[in-house]
Amino acid sequence: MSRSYRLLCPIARSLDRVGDRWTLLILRDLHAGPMRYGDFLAGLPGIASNLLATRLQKLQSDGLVEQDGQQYSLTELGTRTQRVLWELALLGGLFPPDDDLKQPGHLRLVAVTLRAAIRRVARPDLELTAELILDGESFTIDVSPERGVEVVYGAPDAPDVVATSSYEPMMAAAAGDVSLEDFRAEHVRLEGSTAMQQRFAELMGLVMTQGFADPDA
Amino acid sequence: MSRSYRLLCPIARSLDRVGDRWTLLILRDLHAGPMRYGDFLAGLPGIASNLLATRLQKLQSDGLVEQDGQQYSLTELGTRTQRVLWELALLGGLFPPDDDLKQPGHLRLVAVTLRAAIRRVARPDLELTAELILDGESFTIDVSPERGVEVVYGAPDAPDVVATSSYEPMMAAAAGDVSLEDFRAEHVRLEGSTAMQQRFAELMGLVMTQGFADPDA
DNA sequence: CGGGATCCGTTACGATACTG
DNA sequence: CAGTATCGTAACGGATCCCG
Repeated sequence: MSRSYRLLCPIARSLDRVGDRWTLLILRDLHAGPMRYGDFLAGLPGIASNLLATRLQKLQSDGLVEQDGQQYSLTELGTRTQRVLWELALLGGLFPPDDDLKQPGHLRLVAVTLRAAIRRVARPDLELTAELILDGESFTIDVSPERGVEVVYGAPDAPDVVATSSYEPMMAAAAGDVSLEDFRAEHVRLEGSTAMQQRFAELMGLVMTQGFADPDA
Repeated sequence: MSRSYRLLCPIARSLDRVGDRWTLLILRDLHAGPMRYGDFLAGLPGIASNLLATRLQKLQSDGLVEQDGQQYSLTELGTRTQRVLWELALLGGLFPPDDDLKQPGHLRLVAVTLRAAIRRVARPDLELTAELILDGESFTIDVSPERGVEVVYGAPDAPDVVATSSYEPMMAAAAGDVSLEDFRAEHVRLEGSTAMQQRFAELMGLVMTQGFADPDA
């Protein structure tokens, strides 16, 4: 496996670790939290079981991924792939989506990005549990003075607010291509008490205008 | 060619365009300026001629590359791959180089990065023509009030200064892992008049401390 | 049942020879 | 020098099977 380029070039060195087919998508999923073997198979439509095993092994031997029982997770080195994935995501937004898609879309990386962005802009006394549904996929946004900011893939038990939106318009708004007002009016639906809706809208307004340009914490 | 992932995920959409083997290295080379077919063959050791033709065709049909006679160059969309390549380069610096390399290394992307960095930090009245030799490969750094800042792959005719160094230590110094003094003392050799050496050292000092973190102009 | 390994048909890659 | 054609080899994709 893995035909190495064997070049000194640092880009080629990266590609020797993460350039194989499926590898970057495996890392994408791991950025949203630990995964099990079956989670990958379910989330990566079309990957062959033997390939997944091979990729996970190579990622481990390259020091990007570690295994604890049935849980696969990123090593510290593995988390350093985040910026590459982020830039790939921004680039991908420039291309039209395919005609017949296999899946409605897997946006797990959004969790990581959002977490970092919210940590940067959230007031320290903010308290809020929201469900964000992007293109049909739920994320939990949990902010409190005690627990800090957490964003994970999956729906919360009792959200104060439920926000339904879509990835592409959201990115367009974050990039400034669409005004925040237009985005909210046309691509966001909010449910919950007025106070909580306002709290959430204020937080996300900060995220969209200030915090969304850079994936780092 | 090109097994598409067919996922809505923007990362997968990127990989459908640039994820094939060799494609990102082809783009890397194009970021340093137009290339001809033979240039690619010479600069990408191991690529098969038919693969190169296939890749260039797909890059054109995806709107990333355009062809004018025998010259291949990036489209405006193609230039947007720069940040991905930059992050891959930073990531690649974290991995140890391979034992038996095919090539001393192709650092053409450095030209683009350096050009952007120097444009940001150079005083408007600076005038200087330098040859920078990194790991055996020459770059021309040309700065003047009339012509602006240009950095291209290849040696200049009559450099005021010749600087010899190496990519890895340079990146380490730019990242702050090594002090600028240590870097200069151990990994840089300068040739030229004292005044020009000083002018060059001052410019690169600014680049290393201020300008090297971000590839954008 | 979930985590993998094995098998095999198909596709892409790599090397080289070939044509304008 | 730019690009095409051919062909052996390696990787991928799908399914099945094994093992705890």
